Amino acid sequence: MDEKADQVAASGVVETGPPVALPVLGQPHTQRADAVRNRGRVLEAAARLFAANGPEAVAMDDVADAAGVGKGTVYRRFGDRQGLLLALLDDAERELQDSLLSGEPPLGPGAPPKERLHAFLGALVELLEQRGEIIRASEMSAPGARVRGGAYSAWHQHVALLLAELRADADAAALAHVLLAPLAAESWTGLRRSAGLERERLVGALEHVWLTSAR
Amino acid sequence: MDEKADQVAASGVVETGPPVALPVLGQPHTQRADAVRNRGRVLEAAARLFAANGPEAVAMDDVADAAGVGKGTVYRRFGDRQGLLLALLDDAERELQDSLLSGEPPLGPGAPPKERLHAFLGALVELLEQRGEIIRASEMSAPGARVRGGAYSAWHQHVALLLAELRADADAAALAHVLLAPLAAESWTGLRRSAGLERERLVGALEHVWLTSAR
DNA sequence: GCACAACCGGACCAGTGGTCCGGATGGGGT
DNA sequence: ACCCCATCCGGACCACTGGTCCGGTTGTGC
Repeated sequence: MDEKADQVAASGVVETGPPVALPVLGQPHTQRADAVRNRGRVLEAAARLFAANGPEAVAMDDVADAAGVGKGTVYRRFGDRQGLLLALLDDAERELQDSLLSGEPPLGPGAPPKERLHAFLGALVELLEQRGEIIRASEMSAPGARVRGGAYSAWHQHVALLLAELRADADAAALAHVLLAPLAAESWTGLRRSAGLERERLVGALEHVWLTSAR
Repeated sequence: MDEKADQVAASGVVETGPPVALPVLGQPHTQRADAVRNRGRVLEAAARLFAANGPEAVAMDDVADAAGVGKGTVYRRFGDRQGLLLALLDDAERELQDSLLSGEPPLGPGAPPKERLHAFLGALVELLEQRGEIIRASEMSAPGARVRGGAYSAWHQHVALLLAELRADADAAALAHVLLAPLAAESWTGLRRSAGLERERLVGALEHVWLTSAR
């Protein structure tokens, strides 16, 4: 493992590349044209396959084949399976996070805490409906990793902060964890699919729990 | 798969055995002495290894070796990995279920719904603290299977019934799912270990959510 | 155009859950 | 007391997975 995969790097700064030689002018460099093209192909193929068959049914070999690329290429670009999943998630999650920090008032700052909680719940549900399976796969392939760093901890912090505004006396951190649990990918997809609950009913119950617990 | 493993059979009736030949008298028969002895050894070895190293770090080969038995034996007895995990869980889960249906009042029938909910929450937490890792492994090795049948659905039904008594207007089924989500093995162990939350804080938050949502 | 680093691909590896079948053995019937 | 066969045993074996490696190819700054 001597060449770090770019993993969550993506936009802006380029992480991968030779240790020193960066040519100061021009802009991207550091990555050959075929490399970025192949990266794109892999991402595209992975998204397609995962959506079609469910992430657990897709092996890394399949992704490589579908992308018309060798397995080595996939691994060099994304490090490991987890890296590929994360790369697929990165955009959507960062987008939500940005909206939280500097978006329009219902979701972003400016609205009363209760409404922000409500808006956040809606946004999270939407994200789960769209990428739930992938988030789930990412959690499965690296148990416990998600809670520690990354998107989850940002969400938790956000909820905890809003809760603390509403109920200064409560243990906001623990409460936030409990309120977020049904929105863990595994719980959500399990309830939607295996238990066969429609989205509206689940959202209804969640809203009830969130709002009564918050006040 | 022409010979069903005994899996969750256990006490009383014997599931495994020859299709027809049952000798009417005597009692257990149908299973040779060395078979039951080996079954015991496997169960014991599995419990030991899982507790020591965590279930995910233990391969079926390891279990077989530690039990002083061939791998084939393990698979004939328990069908597959999931079957072994389930067998390990069976006792504890059935015990809780019995207490729910016909136990002493705080947990069993006779107490007011709110108190029964509280007692059930406590019992479930205790079970998770003790077997959380194994339950978790069982859910990981067969995603979604647990929600459909077995212990979870019994718990869900119990909670939903109690909730319906308290709030006839609410969607008790959906609400019960949401309230149980933090007690899914993956969430619970994730919060306890990865997030580093102490049991009391978690229980405190859970009690708050459960009780405010119920009334 | 040149030279060399960056990149590619697929053979390869170790480890897993699960299957199979030739041989050993327990134990009920006689 | 013995015998016979259903039952059981065990470990070689299989398919498949995530992940590594290195000889050969190719883009690209000079």
